Amino acid sequence: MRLDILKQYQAQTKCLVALDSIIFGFDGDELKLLLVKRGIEEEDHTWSLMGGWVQPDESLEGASTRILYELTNLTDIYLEQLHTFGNPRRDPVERTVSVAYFALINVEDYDHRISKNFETHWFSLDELPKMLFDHDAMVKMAIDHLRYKASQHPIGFELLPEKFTIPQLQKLYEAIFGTELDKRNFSRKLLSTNLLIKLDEKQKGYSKKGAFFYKIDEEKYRKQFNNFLNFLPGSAS
Amino acid sequence: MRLDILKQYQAQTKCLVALDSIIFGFDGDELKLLLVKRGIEEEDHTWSLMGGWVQPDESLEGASTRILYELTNLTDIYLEQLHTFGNPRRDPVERTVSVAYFALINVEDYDHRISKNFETHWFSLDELPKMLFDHDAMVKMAIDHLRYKASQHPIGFELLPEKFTIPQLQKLYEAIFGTELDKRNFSRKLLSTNLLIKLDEKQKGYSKKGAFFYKIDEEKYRKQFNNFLNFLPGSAS
DNA sequence: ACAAAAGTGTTCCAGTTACACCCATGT
DNA sequence: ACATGGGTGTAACTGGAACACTTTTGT
Repeated sequence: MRLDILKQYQAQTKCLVALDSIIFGFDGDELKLLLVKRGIEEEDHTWSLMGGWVQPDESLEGASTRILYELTNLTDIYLEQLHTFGNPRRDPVERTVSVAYFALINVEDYDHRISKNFETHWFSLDELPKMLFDHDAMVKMAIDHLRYKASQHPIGFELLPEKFTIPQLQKLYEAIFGTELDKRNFSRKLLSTNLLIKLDEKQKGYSKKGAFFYKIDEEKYRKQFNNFLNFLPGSAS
Repeated sequence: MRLDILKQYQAQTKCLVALDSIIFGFDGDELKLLLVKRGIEEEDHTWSLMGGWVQPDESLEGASTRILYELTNLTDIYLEQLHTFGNPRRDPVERTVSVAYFALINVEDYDHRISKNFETHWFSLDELPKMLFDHDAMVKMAIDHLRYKASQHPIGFELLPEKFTIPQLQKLYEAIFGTELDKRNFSRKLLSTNLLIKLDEKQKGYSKKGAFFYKIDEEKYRKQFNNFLNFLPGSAS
């Protein structure tokens, strides 16, 4: 290698590189955000996004799945890189560049297997606590991104259990967009994608009649994932 | 500050943080990408994206505008953070996390003020040379993003001179999407945005009749920037 | 006069919206 | 029997797609 190249590299100041995950869940009624209180931050009572350091021999994707696994014991989570935050003073301790990842998980899968290394809580989006550093900006960007993406792709499935009903799905979309949707138009639109497979089973307990469960046609969903546009149907009267 | 926090920070391995810009331009006919040969890389004849190191007290946005200014002497360039690339072996010299920025510039503005510190060349998208590191992946992602974004927002204006004609604009969109568009539908769609202001002046030389120049209504454009969906009209017969 | 590009209008179709009633079941 | 949420059909409208001729002017 040429010496001048090496010198040029060595002259640069290095930076801490961290990763934070904005984790969304849906409890059947409201959109929620999963925040943690890590041991080291307990004293100032600040909630924060789940995060960690990117390890020396680890890719960013690798770090994001590792960190989510450490928290939830879940693999196969929907994860997408959102944005990198690098303001020189965002972390008062020392300059840290943080790559934010956007995660959608199913609250039901999560609940039973919760890790005990962290104190965690699902917060409603309109009751978010004060958060560490610039985590509020990360969350804001993630919410915008979720809305944008959900209007284009049927990404909502990632937030639901394997079996779900059309009314559940509608509630989810209503929670994401903060609007009411017309159930006739909504179900027509959803069913017209041919991505839903109707099951024989009905949901019990929630309503008297009971709603049929559906599951997603995984194969079609993966195939068509990048072809959706303008997914969201119109609003209710 | 608590000692354990400080220790935890000090235990982490730091990383070089760089920034690369994917710079698009439009010459009236084809979409182009601006690549550079920097002094230090000359010997292996490899073209690369314009890039640089993020400085110790500089934000990512700051670094991106600085680096673009160093190359072009232009300010007020359309810049958007695209993605962060952090594969541990992407840079064989030493691990470097690179934040990629997406830039749209007007080739006319650029040409006269070109900096002489770099050997640069505008490449057509279908004649791209071998590039440094993972710059080809960055470019691929940027092209996808440009298409996606241009289908949703009238972002194309950023690539054109202040005064432009509707046929020029159409050629630009055709270049971005690699399709032909119907000029009747195209101009109707564009004019229906009410974002174009017709000027008295006509373009000379290119056609016998001459096409009217338009300029963009900056104020409306900024205001509506985040409200566009499904911008691209259908293709020609 | 003719060539070359600019400019413009209409019809058709598909997808979205708005809207109201019957169904199944648990109590 | 009645209350609660589940499930469906239709008419009107809007926006996109397809399509061809006239206009201007430099040569």
